[in-house]
Amino acid sequence: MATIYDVAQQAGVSAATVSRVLNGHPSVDPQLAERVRAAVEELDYRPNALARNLRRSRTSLWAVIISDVGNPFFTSLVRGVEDVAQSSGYSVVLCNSDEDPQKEANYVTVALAEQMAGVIVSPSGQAEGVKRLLDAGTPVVLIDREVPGVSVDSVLVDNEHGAAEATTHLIASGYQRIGCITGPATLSTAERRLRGYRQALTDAGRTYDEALVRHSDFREHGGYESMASLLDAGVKPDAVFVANNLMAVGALECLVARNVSVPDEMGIVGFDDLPWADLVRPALTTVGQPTYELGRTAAQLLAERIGEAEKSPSTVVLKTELHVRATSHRD
Amino acid sequence: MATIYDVAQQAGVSAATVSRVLNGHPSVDPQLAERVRAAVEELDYRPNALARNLRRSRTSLWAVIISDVGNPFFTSLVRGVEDVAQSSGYSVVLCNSDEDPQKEANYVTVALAEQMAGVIVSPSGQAEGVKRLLDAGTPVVLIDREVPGVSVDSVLVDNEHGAAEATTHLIASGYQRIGCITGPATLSTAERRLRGYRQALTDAGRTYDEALVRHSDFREHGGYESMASLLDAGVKPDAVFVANNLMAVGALECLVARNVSVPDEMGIVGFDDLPWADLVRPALTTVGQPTYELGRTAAQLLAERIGEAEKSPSTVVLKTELHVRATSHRD
DNA sequence: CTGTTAGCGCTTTCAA
DNA sequence: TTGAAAGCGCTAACAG
Repeated sequence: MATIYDVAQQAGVSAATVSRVLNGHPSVDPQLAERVRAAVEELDYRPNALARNLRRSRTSLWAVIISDVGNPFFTSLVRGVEDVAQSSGYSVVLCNSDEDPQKEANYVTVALAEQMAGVIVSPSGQAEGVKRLLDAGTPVVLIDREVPGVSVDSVLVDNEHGAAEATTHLIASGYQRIGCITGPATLSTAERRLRGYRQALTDAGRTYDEALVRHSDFREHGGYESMASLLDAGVKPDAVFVANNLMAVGALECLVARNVSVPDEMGIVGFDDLPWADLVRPALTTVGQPTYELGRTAAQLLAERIGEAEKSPSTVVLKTELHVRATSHRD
Repeated sequence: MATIYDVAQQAGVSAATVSRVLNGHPSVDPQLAERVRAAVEELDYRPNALARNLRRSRTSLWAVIISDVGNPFFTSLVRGVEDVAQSSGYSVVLCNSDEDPQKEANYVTVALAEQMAGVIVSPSGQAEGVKRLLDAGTPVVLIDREVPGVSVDSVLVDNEHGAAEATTHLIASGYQRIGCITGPATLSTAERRLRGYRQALTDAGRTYDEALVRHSDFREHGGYESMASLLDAGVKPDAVFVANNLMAVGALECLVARNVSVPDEMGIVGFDDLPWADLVRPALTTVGQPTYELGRTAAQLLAERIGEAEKSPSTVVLKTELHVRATSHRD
C-alpha cells in the first residue's frame, strides 16, 4: 500500500503538499497540484483513514444505533439518514441494539472508541449511553425516543396526539371497553402513547380502567401474550389500541388463533404501519408515522450540530396520520 | 481524555506495561497488573481505538454489506452474524447498498480505508467490490450470492433445488402453465432459481416457455409489474414461481388488485419467507431459507479466515425447505 | 518480567 | 506557497 510519502516522492514535493492537495487546501500551486494528482493516480494511492482519523481525532462515519433491525420502522428511517449523510460526505454504519441496554452500551463504546463523527440513536430506555456520548462531546441526535434529564437534539412524532386520535376513532366506531397494549414503561414512546390513549378516554367521558392496560415489550410475541392475557381477564375489552406495529401483528395473530372476529368482536388500531399492509387480512388500521422523514430530519440536525457544536438543542416533532382500514369499524 | 501515559504514571509503571495488561499479555506481574487496573478505573481510561487501529493496522469491526435493509431476509441473517461476532470479540456494523453497485463500492472503500477486520457481503451483481477487498488482503465472506471468477469463502442456499422443489410442487398441484418471476440476470440467486424452475419443468416433461418468464428487480414493485405483465400477455400462466419474498408480495398485491383468485385461478410459490406470514391472506407457500443459520455460518467462516488467512476457501451450501401453505394448491 | 525506543501514516504548526 | 518537523496514542521489538 502506497503512503503519502511515496506520492510525495513520485510528485517531487513534500508530504505536506500532497496532504494539502488531497484536502482541498486552496494555497497550492496548480502545477504542483496537478503533479500530485497524477502521482496519486499512478500509484493508486488511497489515504489511510486510520492515520487520518488519529491525527484529526475524528472519522467521517456516522453511527445509527437502532433498537430493532427487524422492525420495518427503522429500515425506512435508515434510508432517510443515509440519503442526507451521503450528500454531506459521511458514511452511515448501523448498529442493532436489539432493545438490549447492554448491547447499546457496547455500541456507544465503539462509537466513542472509533470517534465517530456523530451518532443517531433510538435509546433503549436508559440515559446512560446518551450521556456518555454527550460527555465526550460527540454530536448526538435522539430519534423516536426521548430520555429524561438530558438536553439533546431530538426528532420525535406526536405520540400523544396520534394515540389519542386512534382511541377517539375507536370510541367513535362504537366500541365500549377499549383496552391498550403499550410498551416498556422505560420507553418514552410507550408512556406517551399510553397517556394519549388515557386522555382520549377521559375527554370522551369514559372511565380509564387499569385492568384493560398491558405493558409489553414492543415485540410480536409480547403483543400476542398481552392480547391473550386481555382475552382471559375478567373484563374483556371489545377494542384495543396497540402501541406499536410488531405488537399489533402479534395481537392480530392471537385473535386469529382464538377465533375472535375482527373488527366485529374486537376492534384494533396499531401504531406505525406495516409493509405489505394491504395483504394482511383484515387490513390493519394504524397511526402512520413519517419514517423516512424522521430519518432525514435527524440527519439534518446531526449535520448542523457537527457544524455548530454550541447551538442550543432543538426538538422537532413530526405529525402522525391515522390510516383507517378494516380492523377498527364494524360497518 | 486520559491516555495510556496518564495511566502509566498513575500506576507507576511504563506505558508498555499498561498496554500488556490491557491486552491480556500473560507475562505481567499480578501486583503490577492490579495497580494498572486500579489506575484505569480511577481515571476512567478508555483506550483510543484510532491509535490502536493505526498501530495494529486493523480494527475490531466487521462490516456486513447487505443489499436491502428493507428485506427481512437480511435482518434475520444479521442477527446470526452479530451473535457470532460478539462471542469472537468483534462488533458488527451494517452497510446498506440498496442493490446499488455504486453504494456498494462506497462501502467497500470505507471498509478498506477503515481497515475493517473482515467483511461479509451479499454482492449486488458486480465482482469489482469483492475483488478490491480480496486484493487488499481483507478477509471476506460472500453470503447469499456468488460472484463469478473469484475464489472466496461463501455461504449459499441450494437455490436450484429449492426452486425445482417449488415448481414440482406446483406441477403436482395440477397447474398447467407455470410461469416464473425471477431477479436481475446479474445475480446468481436469480439465475440459479430460474434454472431450478426450468429443470423441474423439463424433468416433468413440460415445455419451458420463455414467454412465461420475467426478469425483475427483487423488489415489491417489480413483482407487481411482472405479474401484471404476465396477466396481460397472450398466454397467461395459471401459476407462478416467484424467486424472492418481496416480489411475491408484489405479485400477490397485483392479483388482489386484479381480482384474480389465489390459488384457484393462480397458484403462487415464493422464495424465502415473510415475517407475519400467518396474517397474509391467502397464506403464502414459500421456499424457506435458514436465514439466521446463514448469518451464523458466514460469521464462523469469517472468524476462521481471519485466524488463518492461507486456508483454501470453502463454500457452504445450506438446505431450503418447502413450506406449503394456501397459495399453491386448490383442494 | 519490565522499560526504552521507534514508529504506524497522516495533518499542521512554524519558518523559510 | 512550500517544506521540515513534531506528534496524535498506541504497540511491539529489543534490551536489560
